[in-house]
Amino acid sequence: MNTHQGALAGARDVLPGAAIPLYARVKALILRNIGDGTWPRDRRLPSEHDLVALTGASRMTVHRALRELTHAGVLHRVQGVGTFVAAPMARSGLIEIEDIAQEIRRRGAVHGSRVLLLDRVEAPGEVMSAFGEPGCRRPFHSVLVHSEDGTPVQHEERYVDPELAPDYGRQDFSARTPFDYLIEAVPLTEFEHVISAVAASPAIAAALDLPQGAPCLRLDRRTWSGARIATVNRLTYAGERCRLATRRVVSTS
Amino acid sequence: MNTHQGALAGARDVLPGAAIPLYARVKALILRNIGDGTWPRDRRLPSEHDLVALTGASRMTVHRALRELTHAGVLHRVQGVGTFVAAPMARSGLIEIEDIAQEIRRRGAVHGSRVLLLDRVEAPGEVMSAFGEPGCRRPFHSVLVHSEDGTPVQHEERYVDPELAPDYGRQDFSARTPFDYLIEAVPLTEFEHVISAVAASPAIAAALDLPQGAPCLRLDRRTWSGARIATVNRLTYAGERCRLATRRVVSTS
DNA sequence: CAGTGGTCTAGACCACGAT
DNA sequence: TCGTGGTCTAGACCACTGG
Repeated sequence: MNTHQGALAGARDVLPGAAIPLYARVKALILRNIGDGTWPRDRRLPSEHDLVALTGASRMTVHRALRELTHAGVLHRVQGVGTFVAAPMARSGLIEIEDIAQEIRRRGAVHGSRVLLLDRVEAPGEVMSAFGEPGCRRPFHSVLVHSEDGTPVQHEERYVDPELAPDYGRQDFSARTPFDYLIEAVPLTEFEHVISAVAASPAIAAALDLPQGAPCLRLDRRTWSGARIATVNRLTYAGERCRLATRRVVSTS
Repeated sequence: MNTHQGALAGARDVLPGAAIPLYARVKALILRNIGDGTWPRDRRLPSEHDLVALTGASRMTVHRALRELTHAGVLHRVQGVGTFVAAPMARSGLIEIEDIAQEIRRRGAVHGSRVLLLDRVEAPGEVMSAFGEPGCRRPFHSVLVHSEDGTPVQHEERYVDPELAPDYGRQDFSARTPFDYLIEAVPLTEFEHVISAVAASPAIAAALDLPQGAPCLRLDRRTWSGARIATVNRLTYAGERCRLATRRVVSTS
């Protein structure tokens, strides 16, 4: 009884499902039951065995549907106990941050960057403590301003661990973003973001051609390579000229 | 030859792998080859068939490993062609946004909210166009201020489609966040976020007890329920008092 | 055409939790 | 002990891509 389509037919389900894979139709069935309130939060779902009987799909297929919905945060499974409807949207609201150069080019504008500084320094204590333990000695330090069609939009200050990216100091960052360089040169495994709003300091105001005190978006980022912190940086966006945006699908499929 | 562990043994691989599932070890093998540069960006991977021979795992297991890595953005697959190493960190940098009340409570502080307004209105054109087509007539309109330990931190203005959440106007939002209410009352499927920095308007400044012109974090959000926009809202955070943060693991596992 | 990935099954063994 | 989920296999059919 291989390759039979038309499963799920026994249930009250069946998407008009033309070429839609079976596991996707099983997911849809479950999502519908959750969406219309048939299975409220914390409700225990039928077991895999029951769903096999209910849908006509094999256990592997049912299991795949359940696994993917679990991964998406829709369900919650406990071995030996059962499958439950998870608290809705528990971990929702994700915002994507991409390389500023890519973002500007994607908008069809011209990206430019001006390197204000590139050296190795004894970093201030605040930065060193951000690096944590074991820390790093005399990190690279770069400061640049990114512009869109000639208008400055982002100020980028960055400290980089020289042991992880020993060639950082020899790059031409007017041609290639530090971000772009680093994601290729160092295997980044983890990162942290903090977004806040600040008033433009005199230095930032000058670099971005803003009045002092103008509202700016600040993004503090740290990236890890394994257990070690690769880079600590602070991006400052000219407030009204720049924004971070995303649109995301939550559940279906 | 069921239930044999010790697969992958033929390859140069084999994690010390005690109770680690096979598919996870196959993922680890692939990630390691990518991580150490053996398989650079755009490099074509061995086919599923080859990986079966290479690892000793069954095709289903190899396929699962490849599928999950593809889903995670590490690989890129084309039917009939092959599997390739994706551009690293292509869609990285996600920031999580959670309910403000939960966030405040998680910090161990006391959340309070003051409802400034709750009614139905003819919304301004700007809002109506945000609702798009077919749009909604006379949406609910709520304005509240959230406080942490008595200090106001967030101003929330929200428009809600009355057809999707007909009881919105009868809720007590001093007890329960609109966000919290909506994620239960309406099955939200998609959302959009835009973050920017703005200077506090007179109204915002008064509500948040800030000087006029103080930098604020603005988060414009729209949520969908299926094809229909459920809510349009604007959150304004008191600049220096509030931030959005996350830490995320990128690849492994 | 041969090779690739995409899906699906029937049955198996295991670890776990509740009874 | 029994039912739950977690993993794994061997083999199958399909759709797609390339030569």
